[in-house]
Amino acid sequence: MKTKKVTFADIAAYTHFSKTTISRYFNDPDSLTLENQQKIADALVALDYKENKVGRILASGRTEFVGVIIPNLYMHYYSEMLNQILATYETYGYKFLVFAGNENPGAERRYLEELMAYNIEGLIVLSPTISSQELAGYNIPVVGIEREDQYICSVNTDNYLGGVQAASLLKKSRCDILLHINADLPDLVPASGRIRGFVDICRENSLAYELILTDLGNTFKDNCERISAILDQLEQKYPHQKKGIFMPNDTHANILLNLLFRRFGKLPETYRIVGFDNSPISEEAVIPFSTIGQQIPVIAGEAMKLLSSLMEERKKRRPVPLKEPVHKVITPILIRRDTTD
Amino acid sequence: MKTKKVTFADIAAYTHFSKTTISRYFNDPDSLTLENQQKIADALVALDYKENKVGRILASGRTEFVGVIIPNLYMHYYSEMLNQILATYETYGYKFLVFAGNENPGAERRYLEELMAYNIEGLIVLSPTISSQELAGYNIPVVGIEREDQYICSVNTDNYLGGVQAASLLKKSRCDILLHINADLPDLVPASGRIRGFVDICRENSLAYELILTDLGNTFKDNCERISAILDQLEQKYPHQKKGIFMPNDTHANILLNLLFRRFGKLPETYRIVGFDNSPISEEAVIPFSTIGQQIPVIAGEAMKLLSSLMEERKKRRPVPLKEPVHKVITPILIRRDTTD
DNA sequence: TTGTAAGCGTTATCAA
DNA sequence: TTGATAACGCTTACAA
Repeated sequence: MKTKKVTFADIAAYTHFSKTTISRYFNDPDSLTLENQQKIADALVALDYKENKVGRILASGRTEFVGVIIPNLYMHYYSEMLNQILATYETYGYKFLVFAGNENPGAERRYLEELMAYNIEGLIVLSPTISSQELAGYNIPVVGIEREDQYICSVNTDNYLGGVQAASLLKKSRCDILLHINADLPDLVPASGRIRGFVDICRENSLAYELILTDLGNTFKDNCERISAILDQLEQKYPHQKKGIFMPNDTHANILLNLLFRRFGKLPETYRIVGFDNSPISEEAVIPFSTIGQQIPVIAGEAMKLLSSLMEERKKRRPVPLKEPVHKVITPILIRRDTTD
Repeated sequence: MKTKKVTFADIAAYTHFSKTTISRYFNDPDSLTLENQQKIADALVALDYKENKVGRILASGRTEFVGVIIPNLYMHYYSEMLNQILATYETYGYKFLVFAGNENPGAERRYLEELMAYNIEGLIVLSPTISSQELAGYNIPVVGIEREDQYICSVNTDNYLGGVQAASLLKKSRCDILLHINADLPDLVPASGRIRGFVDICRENSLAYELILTDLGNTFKDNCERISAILDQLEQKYPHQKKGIFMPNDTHANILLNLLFRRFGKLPETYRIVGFDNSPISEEAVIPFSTIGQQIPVIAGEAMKLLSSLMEERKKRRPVPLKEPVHKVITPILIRRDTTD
């Protein structure tokens, strides 16, 4: 139980080499003779050596830690993104210190300080809480995902194209009126591009459209009530017209679909629906619905690729900092299912 | 950019104290005079000191790291559990190194080794992949959640009671035949208790019942096909009887419910459904369905409470190891919604 | 109440 | 190809 750990010193004593040579065995084995490599390898087994990275960190300054700050794990989009980020361990070897902010800026800031105390080498931020300006001030590589990103590098879905795809699909479904429900997003938030893409297509094609930019609330219950109210309005305003509705995400698209099923027992001919994200719910809903798919594995992979290159650059003797933040854009994928023609 | 970091030595030089005194300022401030505390506090601000925990870890051996090994983040149950585990940071201060195994025992084992190299103080395991015997061999505090737990401490839902609650609810709904669909779980897996609870209630009350113990597959598509096939069987075997079906989890209950809605446009009078977990999907389904709720925040909290006590014990000069692993059991909550009477 | 000095387990820098 | 020695930033006896 209280067996003190085997260290380089023990191995050195056992093999009659110096600690330096043992260190070299791990970091630059080719600088030892094959014979000596074997001797040390045998000693490791004989002594049951377990590496201790803390000493290494202290001496080298490299933690191989990356901090992740995520708003919550309740929404499928975030948990799947985290899943894919964690999976890059196999490729890059970085370990992730994860924190879910749950909309508490104070807690996020506190956790950031703590992460810095552990000498994390980089940071991935999905949470919108802390401004990119503040994040840039920490002076470590930062990559944002689908959040305000003026002063930091980022990877985002091509939201404008997503809006274009959604409007085009509803146009093909020969809807009489196109609607887009969303929060009234500031231009700096990448997701606001969806609204612009949607509107541009409607205008270019002289399609009748309406934007319903309103807060749908933060709880499932709120969402249901607001969407139900909107549905009542639509029924009144466009009673017999075929309504093509582009929802802000799959969670809300699902709610709309359920409300329609409860009222009509099916998706009426006068409604067509497109969601956003391609979350599992889009496939698992009462009928699978059409959606604009975010390529989450690609986004996560690109984010780590970008972050990793920033971190590598920083380790060089004469690092060249970026002049401008890099913003990568990932193409969304149109997914046609049973709620469009 | 390349400003080297401020250390205790710098503060000591600045304040004309020793490094020890600076250390004490952080770890036992009351042993300094108020005046000197103030002097040091001022110096910290003046020099813009940022703490470095790596040195502390090396010197004290305490990392405040806890490893978390989770099967995936795809299933709501796991992502919500992780969410709640991460939230305990506010209470206990432990940082979490998270790894999603995604059913790869090799990767899980590799990651475990790496975690050990960082001197994690404890481990929370949700993944079933590695046996509790092997986990116990790592000689650090381990808490399992809803997995085989013969040789390790654990926190589990009272699965037996869950089975009892489900069967009782279906009985109250005056079903003619009670069915439970589940995988053919070994007795060592806590979830197998649901089957026993369900059967015991059926027998005690002389209710007609059937167990359908079969693998439902690992993908959504597989799940749908298998459940659809089972539904066909039931329609044939019990055509006009009222069927009360206890599903193994909410994901599968949702699939069943959707299949019924697609066939009948509503939940027919001949079907009653109970899920398990109280995942968001149980509320967000086409109609909210009844389920046996796992108290995820309680489970996560108890797991960290237990783990934290084990870790504290271990830091004592003469730690007393447990004779037997502790197994905590958390009561499930019956949640009645629209798929039972 | 404060200080001295010896670690903690590696890596880095020279020198041989 | 190998070794001696000094870091890295903090904690912890033990002394004063």
